[in-house]
Amino acid sequence: MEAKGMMKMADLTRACGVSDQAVRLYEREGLLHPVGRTGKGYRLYDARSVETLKFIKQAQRCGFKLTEIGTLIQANITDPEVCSVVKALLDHKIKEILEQLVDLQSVKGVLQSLRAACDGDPGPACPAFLQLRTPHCALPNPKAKSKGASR
Amino acid sequence: MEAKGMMKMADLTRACGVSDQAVRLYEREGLLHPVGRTGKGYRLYDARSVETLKFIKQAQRCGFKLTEIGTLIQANITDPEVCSVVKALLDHKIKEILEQLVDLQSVKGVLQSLRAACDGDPGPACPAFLQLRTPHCALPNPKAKSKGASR
DNA sequence: CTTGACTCTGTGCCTAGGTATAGACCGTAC
DNA sequence: GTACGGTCTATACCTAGGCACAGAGTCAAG
Repeated sequence: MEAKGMMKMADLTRACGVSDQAVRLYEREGLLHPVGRTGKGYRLYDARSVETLKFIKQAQRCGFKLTEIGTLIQANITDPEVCSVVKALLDHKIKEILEQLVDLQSVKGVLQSLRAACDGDPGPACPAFLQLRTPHCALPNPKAKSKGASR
Repeated sequence: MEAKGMMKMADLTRACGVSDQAVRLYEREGLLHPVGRTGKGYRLYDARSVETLKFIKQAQRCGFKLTEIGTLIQANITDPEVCSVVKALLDHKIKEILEQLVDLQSVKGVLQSLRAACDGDPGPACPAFLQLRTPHCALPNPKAKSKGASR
């Protein structure tokens, strides 16, 4: 340890359950800079680094992309009127999630009706497949790509 | 046209709104083989190709991956007892979608409460950011990756 | 015959968030 | 001093579903 409370890569990754390559990726993306370096070039972190890294993972689970998380972190550091930035980002993300929910609900309905048809009629050909083949169902057309939030 | 009802690449792509590169990708993935080739090597398609291609896009909108769509198409061709394969695939996909819905609902709740906190308290630091920073919210942990279905 | 549209194969690039590997250095325990 | 584990940089690879482009061949109209 260089100074009190300083930790090296392995301490950080063990504390947060993140690979060291991922940590260095976040650094390249501007999300998590080491507090300093040892004389030999080893990255040094502290307790705030742990918090920041946990925040990154938490925000990822909320569906934020790394660039968006970077915006959040930058905003927090520099701007006293952070809320407007965060608000806009939250509103945008909530809107995305609502759209995804609508899409998923409609897909769910389609698939469930197909599945029900599968059981209802032991005909010559699987009706589910045939129904899926003829696009009778109202589904969201290919539009803006929005990723799922769960991972 | 080589024979009656035969069409070339451009006819197919215009009929389905798909790029020719995508069509050739589907062919490499075993989803859509041309009916034949001209003497000079041009791919030839027919009306069933159009149906198959539309089926591929429809199934994609339902959240099926190309490999899964391949399974569906293969099953249809070869096996008289198609339903069991299709049923399993449908069940699996419905289960995935239900999980995604649960995840998205919980994320939505978290983000909305953060957004509400943003408006409630014009304090010194944005409370939403701070709350997101401390992972108080019960969110799905990083587990099996499942993609969103809308695109 | 030339021009422009169409098609072919093959290769590389893109997103997003990583993982894997190579080769070199560092640090500590035996 | 030597072996092992940690760390460094740099590069390549992975998924999934494509898009872009190069360079060559084809085809029909003017």
